[in-house]
Amino acid sequence: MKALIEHALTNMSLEPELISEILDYGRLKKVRAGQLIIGPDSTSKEMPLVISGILKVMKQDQDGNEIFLYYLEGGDTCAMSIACCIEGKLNRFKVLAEEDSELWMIPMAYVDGWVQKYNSFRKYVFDAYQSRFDELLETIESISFMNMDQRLLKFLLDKKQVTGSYVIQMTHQQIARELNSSRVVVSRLLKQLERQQKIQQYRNRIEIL
DNA sequence: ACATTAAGTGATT
DNA sequence: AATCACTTAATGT
Repeated sequence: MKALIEHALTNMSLEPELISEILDYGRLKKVRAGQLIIGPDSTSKEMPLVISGILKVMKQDQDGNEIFLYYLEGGDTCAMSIACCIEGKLNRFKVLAEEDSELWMIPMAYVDGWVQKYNSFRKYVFDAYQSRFDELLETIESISFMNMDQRLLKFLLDKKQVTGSYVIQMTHQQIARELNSSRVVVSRLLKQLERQQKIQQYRNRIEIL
């Protein structure tokens, strides 16, 4: 198992010395699809590093509405958790396992030191911030400037991209919830997409063509 | 066969 | 684009 993680870390071009520290002080956490990793009142003092699988990061408001922010894939880390823990602030985000995933949990206590000690780690953290920021911009853009039909198509394509599968196992209701829309609207738009030969619909299942 | 849940549709705002 | 009210289709027991 450790060998597998070591391999993953090497691919991230981190110093060998740092890699052995990460391996020594971290711990493996396996989560199943749908499992909550970081909740609204999470006090976890660990920084998650995604080895395999996909995590979904969301922001939720007072009424329990959720806004999708971005996905985390293998090699990614939750930039927010670093900021929150270093500043000792509470995490107001929600992280959910989109698929069965393996995480390498690193105690926050080490992170601060590593940022100073290792160039590669500092770069890794900054890069993580940069790409999260870019992805955030993209979702903000889609929410504010795109029509529902465009957003829906983007949602489907993103899903395909991130899962590597043309098959999406979701009900219209679930999709509507994710897009903060209603089931009826999603059904109608999906029907359009089907007529345009862009997708094929089945019960609880959509295939992208 | 019946109940339940998912998806389709027209009308209205 | 959202909501309502209703229909139709698929699926589980």
